[in-house]
Parts: sequence; C-alpha cells; structure tokens
Amino acid sequence: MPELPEVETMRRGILQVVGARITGLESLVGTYKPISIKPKTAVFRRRVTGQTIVDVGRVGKRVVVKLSNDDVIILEPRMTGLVLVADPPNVEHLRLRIDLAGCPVKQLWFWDRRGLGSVYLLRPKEFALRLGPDRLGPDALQVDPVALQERLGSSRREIKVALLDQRALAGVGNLYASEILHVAGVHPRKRCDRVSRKQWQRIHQAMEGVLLEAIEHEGSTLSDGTYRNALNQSGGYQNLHRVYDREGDLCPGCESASIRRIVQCQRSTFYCPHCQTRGTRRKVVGKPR
DNA sequence: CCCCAGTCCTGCGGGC
DNA sequence: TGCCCGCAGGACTGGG
Repeated sequence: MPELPEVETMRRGILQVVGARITGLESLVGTYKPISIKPKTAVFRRRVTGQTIVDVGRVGKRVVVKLSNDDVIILEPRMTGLVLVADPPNVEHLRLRIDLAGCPVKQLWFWDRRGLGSVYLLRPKEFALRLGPDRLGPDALQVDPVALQERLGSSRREIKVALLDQRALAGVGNLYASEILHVAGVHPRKRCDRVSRKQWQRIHQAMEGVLLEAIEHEGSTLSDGTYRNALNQSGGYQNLHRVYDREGDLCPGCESASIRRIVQCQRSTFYCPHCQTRGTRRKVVGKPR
C-alpha cells in the first residue's frame, strides 16, 4: 500500500534515470486486465519518445517524471503498483515498460499485481489542474503545524478519516494514519473540531517523525509482500510498526493495554485504548522510537 | 460544500 | 482437499 514513504523510496530508487533519453514505451498486457494508461499506448509513445528526463519528483502518493518538453509522466501505484529498474517480483504483472538510453538503467518498469494503479502523461496545464492545490492538499512533509490545523481543524469528521483526505493533506494513507495518531496520543475517533492546538502540534510532530523514520527504513512491506523498492527489495519499517496490523498485541507505548482494531469508513484502524485518549489531556507519553 | 458508500482489481486465507 | 466468499485500501464517482 504505497503511501508517502513508499512512493518517496520509489522516487529515490529511480533518480538515476535523470538525464536519460526515452527511446520507446510498451504496454504489457497478459492474461490480466490492462492498467489505465492515458493517453493510449501509441499516442503516449509518440509523445514521450525522444524526450529527456530532467527530474523525478513526487506529489503525494504519485511519482512525477518530468520531461524536457515540460510534460510529466505520472506513475500512480495505488494499492499494489511498483516502479522498478530491476527484476520484478514476477513477469506476469508487468504493465508498462519505458525504454531508456544514456543512463545505467535501460528500462523503467511499472508492475502492478491488482491493476488498480495507473500511468498518465500530462501537459503542464493538465498537471496543474489534476494535481494542483485545488485537487491536492499540501504534502504531509511540507505542511507546518498551523496550516495543518487550518486545513483540518474545522471539519466535523473523525481525525483518522480526515488524515486520509488527499484534498486536505497529501501523502498519508491508512497505515501511517494509525501509526501517527498512536505516537501523537490522539484517539482515531476524535472529531477534528475538538482537537486542541496542542494536539495538532503533537499530530504534526508525530507525522513528521513517523514519515521520516519510515523513509529511512524504505517503507513498509506487509505480510502480503507486495511493496518493494525500485530494486525489488522489501522495506524494513513493518518491523517498527507500533499498532498497524497488531490487534491483540501489547501496546509498545504503555506496555499494559492491548492494541484494538476498529473500522472507520470501511477501513481498518488500529490504536491503543490506553495511550490514545478522546479528551484533550494525554494519559501516557508514548515515546517515538 | 461536506461526507459517506460503492466501484475498480487480484490474491489470499478462513470457513465449511 | 477444494470451493466460495470476504477482505485488503489507493482514488474516484454519485448522491444524500
């Protein structure tokens, strides 16, 4: 489930393609439904062939490959998509190949087991429209505590649900939302408009801490093993998860209560009923590792 | 505008 | 052992 740390790891893993020239592109359709590619392969190929890659960036949970004509290729992994420069987990789920010249890597791959991901090519105006501030909130690693509260603080939604809203804040997904709220000591069901200024500061601090720590460990590879970096290697942060997918385990913060699982907006949330209070006062300080 | 439920997709694991 | 169903949650859409 690539979220900000996983997508950032993908981005860093393919930085070596900066300076490369695109010599071709091919959709790979086997027995599975093709992933969404816009425009269609032939037009896509014609528009990118001959272009040079001038930058590899990230917007929220998407990798942005900037070309010399200012068009951008957006790689959007969604649930199971991977951006690779080396051996894929298997060849059946390879979805797209971009051929390169003038760099150590001869191909850039998009692999996706479930096929919910997509790849699309945008002109600068389309990019501003599709992924601009009207559609996407500030990056979770760029936003400051005041802006965070301004963007979410008036909402009546539960804090965990609001953190997943990419229009309000870009990059946080289901896994890291649980981790962040545990470190911040805030109950996932607490309404945004009842979160205090101090708590917003703690949430902000926890968010930065958790996301940076996860990037350091190259993201989280869950038990289904889907997420890998650009070299098809597992991440390491799953071993440091405090609550996610740890229902029934002893909370690593208080070491007295056990982790609970609840469902919010049809998605799993994990939290410690002792460390994460619904009030404004904190019961126990769960130290970030 | 705000918010939630439903949709897409494949693989896996639980229940019978 | 084998089959079926539910679940996993990215982003988007439709509707209350």
